Amino acid sequence: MPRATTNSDAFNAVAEPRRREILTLLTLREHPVGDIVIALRLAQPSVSKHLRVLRDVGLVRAHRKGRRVLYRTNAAAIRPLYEWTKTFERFWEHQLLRIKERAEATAQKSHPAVPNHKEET
Amino acid sequence: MPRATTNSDAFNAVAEPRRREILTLLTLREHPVGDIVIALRLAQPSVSKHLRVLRDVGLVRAHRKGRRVLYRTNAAAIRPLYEWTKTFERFWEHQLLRIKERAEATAQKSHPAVPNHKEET
DNA sequence: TTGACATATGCTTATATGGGAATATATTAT
DNA sequence: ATAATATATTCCCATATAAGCATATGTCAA
Repeated sequence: MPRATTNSDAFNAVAEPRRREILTLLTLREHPVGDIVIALRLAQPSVSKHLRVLRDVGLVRAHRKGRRVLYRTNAAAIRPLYEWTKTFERFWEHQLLRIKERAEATAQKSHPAVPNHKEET
Repeated sequence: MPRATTNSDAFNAVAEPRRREILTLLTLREHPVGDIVIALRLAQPSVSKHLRVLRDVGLVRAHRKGRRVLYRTNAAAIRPLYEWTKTFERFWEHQLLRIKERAEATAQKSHPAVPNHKEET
């Protein structure tokens, strides 16, 4: 079995760094394809293909305006990724807390506020 | 150019649903490979391969304990994904706000507290 | 209509994939 | 040493990719 297709869900779509850059660019305001070509220095067909993937999974919305097609990020589609990663938040915080505790314990040994006679350096 | 390898970064590694399930399973406490095989009903070589990818990008840590190899999730490695998605938080919140406003405006038209004479239904 | 501009699609190619089956490696027990 | 257990690796295959290039589609202007 090959990898899931890039347009199967948001997780697969954002795995590609260029697509993440495109999403960032299209967040503040909508842009035509040509803007992305210039900003990311990619070939126009490449940009259109990336946009196609992002569109398929709902990460961007598009509408024509004359000859141009304006794209904008649909932030709501990123939310599931956020929610999933947030599941782990308390665990990395717990890790950081332990690291901090160990650092303080080490500092305690080197410069004890109260002399430490039980440990030998 | 093919897709970036699954073990090139955390974004690519978590694009695979089974690997996300594994991460969830290994978060609360460490588990040997066999536990994952049973819990996810995957073949043992598949699990080992997924673990290899997760290990390559630092999403899990492993250590031997007798014949077993115990794996646990390294939550800190998920944080970059969280931070990136969080970048868009205010935008989906803004979207939700607008949706709410429109809903209230619609309710206002159907059941106006103050009679509305400017709009024709 | 013809031409210019903007975007999308189709084709090709090298490469990576995930699962299955077989096998290799590591550790413990006898 | 040999067997049993636990995990890792290798080989196979069908399939999807991203980029490059050519070409199709869509829109406006003269």
